[in-house]
Amino acid sequence: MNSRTPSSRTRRSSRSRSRDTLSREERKEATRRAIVAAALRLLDERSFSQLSLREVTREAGIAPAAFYRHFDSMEALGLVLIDESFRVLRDMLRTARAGRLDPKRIIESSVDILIDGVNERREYWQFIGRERNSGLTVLRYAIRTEIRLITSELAIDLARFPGLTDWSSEDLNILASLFVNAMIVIAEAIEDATDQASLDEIKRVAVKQLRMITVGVNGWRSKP
Amino acid sequence: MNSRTPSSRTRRSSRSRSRDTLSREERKEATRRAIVAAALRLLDERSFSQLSLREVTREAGIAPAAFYRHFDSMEALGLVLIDESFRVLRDMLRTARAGRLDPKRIIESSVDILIDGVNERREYWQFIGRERNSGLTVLRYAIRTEIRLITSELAIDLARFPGLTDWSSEDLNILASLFVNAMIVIAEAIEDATDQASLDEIKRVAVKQLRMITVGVNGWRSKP
DNA sequence: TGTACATCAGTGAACGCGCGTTCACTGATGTAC
DNA sequence: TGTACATCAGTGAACGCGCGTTCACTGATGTAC
Repeated sequence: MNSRTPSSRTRRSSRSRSRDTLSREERKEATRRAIVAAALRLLDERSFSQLSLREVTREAGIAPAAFYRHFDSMEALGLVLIDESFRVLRDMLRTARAGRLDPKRIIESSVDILIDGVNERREYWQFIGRERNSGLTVLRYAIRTEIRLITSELAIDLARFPGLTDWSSEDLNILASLFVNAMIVIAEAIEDATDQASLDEIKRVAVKQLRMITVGVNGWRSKP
Repeated sequence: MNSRTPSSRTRRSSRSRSRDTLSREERKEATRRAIVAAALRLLDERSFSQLSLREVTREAGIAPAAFYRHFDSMEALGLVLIDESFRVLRDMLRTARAGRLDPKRIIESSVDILIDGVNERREYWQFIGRERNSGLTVLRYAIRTEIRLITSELAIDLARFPGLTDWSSEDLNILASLFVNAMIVIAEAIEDATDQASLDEIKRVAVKQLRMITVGVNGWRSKP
């Protein structure tokens, strides 16, 4: 398999392509992305189960039958959307962890990052929020699995926090899911927010709720 | 309007009805209830937007056209379902408040009541949980309004609790929504629970989470 | 009580529509020599 | 480089299906006298 080895022929053809055309493979990938993007655009106002294959192909600018060159079924497209959404979401969380936060303002900073992150990639959050409970069983389970994963990652992170080092792993998981649930609820609330004022209100409430939880945590004695 | 005044005629006819027939009005009401019950039955495995008018009438045992004698559209049926679901839910909460709980075991008791309540009327909780985020916009807003109502009722209740009497109403509302959110998450978790063991697990986690929150509340100083 | 008429919940056929899926096809891209 | 053939992403027509909605109807129930 030396298909990557450059030859005078492939080099020339790829040069001419870079001007006006793309390889067959590249065109296919572009269409695939167009389908995913079209679906995400339509999901702004509909839930996934309300989306028809024909609508998606219409929005993507291709014939209905072309869909099957890329996905076996709408369900398969849904799973790809979940995968992509959680990749974006995990990216956001990783960034949030990388930037070392001032421990004194850790809640404010976290809420800021969460709200900005949700705002920047609303489509993905909206999709996940909607499909988490309703719609197709397969999608629901895929989402819950991803959320469980994120929760246990957070639990591992929390274990290193001063004051939590002696907590049992079960208690850490319970605390983590308390935070993750709060995050989900906050993200859901942001969906409906149309102006800056309501966003600020959501932020204020979120900070207070998380503070109430953490104050509780300080008083909590975990029995390992 | 003395249609209720008994006459020898109506008395006789109603006596004969009680044996084998019902009045036209009673029959109509029975059909209406059959439609609502059929929808609720089908919603066990589908979300409302995946439900078709014809499916509902088929399940209810009537012709599709008969649906329109009772509801203008599926959306109207959806709103009736929300109304009924929240009536059931409010009943449950009222019962929970009426029985004075041992303050020492208030969280355990509340969680017990919640879990039993959700289990007894799974259909309603499932429906509300599914439609809360996805599906038809009209239903979503109706549900959020109801939840906001329940939250502020809880806030009023909380105001009377020792230790919370001097809290600002904003803080009480934030605390109330923390509890309501936890309730929703617990109810969602119960949906997936199939056996007693997983129910017990959910109960344990729920009790711990609510305890963490209340421990936090004890340390919280509300600034009015 | 008996009769004649009104009401109206439920019927069943019909409609046009958008759907998912299939299929043989086209024509541009890729490959072998 | 040029030619002959293979590949395959995308097409467009066709299909059968279940849908929501309409309509004139039926026949049991209700009402007036």
